[in-house]
Amino acid sequence: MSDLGAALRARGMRLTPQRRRIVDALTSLEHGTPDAVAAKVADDGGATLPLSTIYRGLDALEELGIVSHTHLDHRAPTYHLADHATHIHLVCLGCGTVSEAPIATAADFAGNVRDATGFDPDVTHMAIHGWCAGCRGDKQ
Amino acid sequence: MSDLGAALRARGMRLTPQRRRIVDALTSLEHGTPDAVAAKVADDGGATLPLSTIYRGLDALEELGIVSHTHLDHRAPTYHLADHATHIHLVCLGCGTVSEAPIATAADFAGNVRDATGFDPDVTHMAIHGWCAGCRGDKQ
DNA sequence: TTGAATGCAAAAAATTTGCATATTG
DNA sequence: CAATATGCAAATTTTTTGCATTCAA
Repeated sequence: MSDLGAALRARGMRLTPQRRRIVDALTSLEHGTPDAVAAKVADDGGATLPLSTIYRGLDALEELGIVSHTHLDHRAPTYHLADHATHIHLVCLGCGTVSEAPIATAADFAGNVRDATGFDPDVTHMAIHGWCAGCRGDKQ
Repeated sequence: MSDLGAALRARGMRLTPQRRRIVDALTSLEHGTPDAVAAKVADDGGATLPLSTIYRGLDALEELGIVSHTHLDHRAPTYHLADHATHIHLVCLGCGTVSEAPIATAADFAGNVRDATGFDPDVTHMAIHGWCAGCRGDKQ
């Protein structure tokens, strides 16, 4: 996929084997923290990449819009390919459980935001915090 | 507000002066990282609270649903009172700028999620990542 | 050739934990 | 009184940085 190379070059950046490996790892992982990406990259063979390269690579790819991230919990930025269509993550503030909802539920929301502000939201993989059915009851 | 005390007690927790100060700080700050809360608490007079107490206090209050948090960027959990009505945060992945949108834009979205999953999303203060008008152009 | 990216090691942040002591209920 | 919270210090965990070297374009 020289699409990747072209996108990078268009911004004065370069396509390195490390970045290619990061994208590959993300492709098979679908979701992952920088740490998980490093593990996957190592798994796929070849030399281990230092975390710093992972971080810098993910940043660069995110700047390009090829990669994006959400926070499922306090301590874990979760990265994914931007064009990988999936679900919305529902994170319960009570029990911490992460469930999912179809992106369709956010379709008109994205439109509303775009219309109202000109901001183009990435609702794919969006993380929403709230209360699951069980914990909602406990609150009372 | 002994509501706070009652809520805590109902869960076997206690209302301490430290927790009260944290809530007060959050009330006047509206938004803040644990660090900012600590600073505000100190500002309001009295002894400085160790960060660990802030963290534990915010956690306890969040468990109760009195406080909630979002991630505006990689490194900063931003806490706020759950019942403080405000806006949605739009965080640009390109330039990092944080803009806002009225909560109204998410009203039906919240309903959709609730209907589809039984999960009660806290859309107040929700952080959405995406691309601002300026950066969206750059991407091309 | 030349600036961008990597590797490594060291530094900074940010968050959590252990435990004795103080406090709330 | 008993159990929960605090304070402090130390330990973790996560992320960032400096710099010499390598490599893509």
